[in-house]
Amino acid sequence: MGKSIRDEHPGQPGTEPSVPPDASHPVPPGAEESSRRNAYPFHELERAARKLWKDEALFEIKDPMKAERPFYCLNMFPYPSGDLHVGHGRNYILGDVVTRLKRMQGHSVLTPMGWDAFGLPAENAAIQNQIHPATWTKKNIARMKEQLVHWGLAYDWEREIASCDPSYYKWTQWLFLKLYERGLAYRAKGAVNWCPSCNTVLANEQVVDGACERCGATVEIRDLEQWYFKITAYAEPLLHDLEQLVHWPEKVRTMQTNWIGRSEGATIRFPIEGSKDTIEVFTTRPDTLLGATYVVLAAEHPLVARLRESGKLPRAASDLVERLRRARMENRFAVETEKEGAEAGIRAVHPLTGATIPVWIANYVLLGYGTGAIMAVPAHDQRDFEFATKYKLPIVEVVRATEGPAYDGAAAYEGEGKLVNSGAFDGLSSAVGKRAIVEALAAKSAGEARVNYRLRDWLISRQRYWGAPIPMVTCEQCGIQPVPESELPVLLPDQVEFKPTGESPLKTNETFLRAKCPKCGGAARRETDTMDTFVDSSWYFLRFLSPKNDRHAFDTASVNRWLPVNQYIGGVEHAILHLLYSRFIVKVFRDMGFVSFSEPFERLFTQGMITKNGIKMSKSKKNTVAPDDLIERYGTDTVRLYTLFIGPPEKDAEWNDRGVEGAFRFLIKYWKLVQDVAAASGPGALPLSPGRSHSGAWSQTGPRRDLRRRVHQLTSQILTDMDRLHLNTAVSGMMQYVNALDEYRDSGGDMTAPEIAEAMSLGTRLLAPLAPNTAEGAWSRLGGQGSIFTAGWPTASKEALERDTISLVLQVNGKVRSSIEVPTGADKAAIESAALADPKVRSYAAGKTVAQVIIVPGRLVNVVVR
RNA sequence: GCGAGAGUGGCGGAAUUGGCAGACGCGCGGGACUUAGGAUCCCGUGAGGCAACUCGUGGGGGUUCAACUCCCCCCUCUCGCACCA
Repeated sequence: MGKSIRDEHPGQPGTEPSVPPDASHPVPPGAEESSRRNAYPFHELERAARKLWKDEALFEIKDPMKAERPFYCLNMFPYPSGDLHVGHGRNYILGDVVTRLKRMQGHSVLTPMGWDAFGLPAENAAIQNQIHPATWTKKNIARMKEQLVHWGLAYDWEREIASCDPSYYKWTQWLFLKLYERGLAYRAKGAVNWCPSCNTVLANEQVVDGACERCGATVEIRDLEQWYFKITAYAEPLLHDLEQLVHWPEKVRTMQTNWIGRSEGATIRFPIEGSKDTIEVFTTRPDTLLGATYVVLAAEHPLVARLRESGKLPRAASDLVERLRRARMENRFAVETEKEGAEAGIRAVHPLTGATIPVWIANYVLLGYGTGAIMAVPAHDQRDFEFATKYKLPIVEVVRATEGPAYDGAAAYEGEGKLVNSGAFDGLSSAVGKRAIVEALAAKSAGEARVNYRLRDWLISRQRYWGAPIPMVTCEQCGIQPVPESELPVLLPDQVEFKPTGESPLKTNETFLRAKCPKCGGAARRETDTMDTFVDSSWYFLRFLSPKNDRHAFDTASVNRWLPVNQYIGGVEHAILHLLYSRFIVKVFRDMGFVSFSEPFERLFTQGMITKNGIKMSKSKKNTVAPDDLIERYGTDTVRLYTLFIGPPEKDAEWNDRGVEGAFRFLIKYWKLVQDVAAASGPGALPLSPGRSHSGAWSQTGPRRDLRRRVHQLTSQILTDMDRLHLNTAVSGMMQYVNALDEYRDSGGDMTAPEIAEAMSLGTRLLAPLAPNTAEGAWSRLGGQGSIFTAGWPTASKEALERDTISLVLQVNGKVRSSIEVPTGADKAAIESAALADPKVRSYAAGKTVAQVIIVPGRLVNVVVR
């Protein structure tokens, strides 16, 4: 996965990663630095907290079948590119907040981490720097793990996996064999996307604007025999089940819907005059069939090749095909605004009228969609209209709008209406006409209703080394044969030549190549292509339940207990690729009886990226902010709080080094407060256990009462914010919390009051998911028992929120002029008279009549005067 | 071109079902403490105005007692799709 990370090497894949020297610190550490550090000893707190969590194994799941109230929180596992910056950190911090929140709410939380460790950058590093991909990858994993640990993130490292490990890719190969058994993995020859820079084929999903999504090179089209996964067999369930993913961002669901691209229509066959061949077309508008005045083939259509080979293709058409072929070799997706075509030299027979119509070859028909051929209805399709106009082809109106503009000869009318010029079908509505015409075609075996999808099968072969070998062999006698499960894994050999030749480096290792045919025992050659790394990541979330199991890819009972993943967190760049593939694989496994659920991810959260100087943070842009020195200077909780505070987690946000100071100041203030409270009450003297009540001792009036009300208001707000992952406002709530307590203290409030003890108990627990190290230290300093993460999640008290009087805003004609204090239970009449008695209101009402008094209970009074 | 989202102080951003616009933080201004301050604390900080007050959430209309929020038109930006038959 980690496309965002790979993205950092555009045009220069495989650059050896290095720690970017971040010179952006506004202030060098000085003397005041150490005094602040003494006031808030964050490093000490981090060490103590980390030790406690490890000793107590708070975030480890020992037995998945026994853990209670399972909650699976997963961050998309990263590609180990070598170094993390604060932009990556946002992703992991969000997951960590959810993990700790759910833990405090009483769940057993599974929070694993692993490495999407196969992929091109490692291999490119091998080519450029003579480092073996395995060495490079391991080094990067070590570095990134160190950073994640440094960040203090709560992962169950006992479950760590790496997709490049034979104990993992053995099961990726097993997955391939299962799909092969079921007829869902197949080998086929066809036009494929070829990246000349990465020297490999690409899936349709990996081609963005005609360029390789990884390196940006323009993609070429090549005719190759490759392995595919038949994802199209699952087009309908993949589309339909999107409806049940109500906790996914609407945007991602829309993108998947569009990618699958379902359209209803019909296939219609046009026989070729004087030949046994027919041209099959797909249309969503069979109602316009009587308006079809010609047929168009894509230049790459197989029939065109046949005509060409048999010498029947006219010269002009042959030239066009050749020109388009060359153009598309260079750039398939160059926008060809000008429609171009040539006659194919054959005529098609209209399946209903029997009339013969010309067949054209044109650049505006795509091989990759539908059947690669269309019936052209120029009166009702703008593209056909433009083409027919240019080449003076007949235009016949067959649908007339019942109201509004109809076909006027200036542009196509693409709406629906009543059929005209359509013989027996005249007068029918488009909807009825569609059915009638499809029935008429079916009666003649000339067509039928059909649902077409834009989705293509998933091309999984890669001509590269650093991936899971496809577990197949080719025997001279028996043909292509699967490697038996018992012989897995097909190990990736260490000794190969890393040269970007366009063929798999595995071809250079003779020992690897030689294999035995599993069927006849004779000599066979191994498949040398490896699998797309998206195959690795399409099932890793299942492996985390039993990462060390050497007999099964995953444990059915435990995955059924823990999945779907309750909260999945990652970048929106995976909206199609990874998320669609994973959904597909899970559905296949469900149909094979391996899992009992249909969707892998219940809730999906796509975090926004962090920008610096207005652009995405990335190594190639040299605008990354490394977390390490920030953590050294301010502590991990400061970096974490600022990252959360920067803005709504789902939106992009601009990093500001000065902003970190604000989070730091807040934690210093909070820590001072903790010290003051502990000093006032004596260490460990505070009654912090959640069940213990103070109700008898609450002050009913004055600053203590006000403080308690404020504390519970904020508690209530923060609880809601946390549940909704409005973490920026949750942090702001915590800041207000500390401000309120500081104000109380600075105005001479009694620091031994039970309201203070309660506030610290609630506030510290609320802070725990946001600033875990600091909150953990505070908890023990204040006398809390055990880890704060086992102390339970707070609730706000209704009784504490009650008040005797409430303040109402007073408006005159909708503008705020004053406010009044009224008893909580005051009726409307009392409020109205109080409002009208207000001197401000009276001055505005002087000389005018009060037309209306609007009272919004608990909020405001609006006096309307004229 | 189609689809989705967004537009609020100098900046990041707040604002249940329409109900005090600018919470919280950064920055900035002033003050205190200081040999010093880039630490800490206090006060101020949307614009205009001495003030009363007026204006103000991309622009223009509308609905409403009341609009950042709802409706119509337009502008700008971001993302996705893009000759999809």
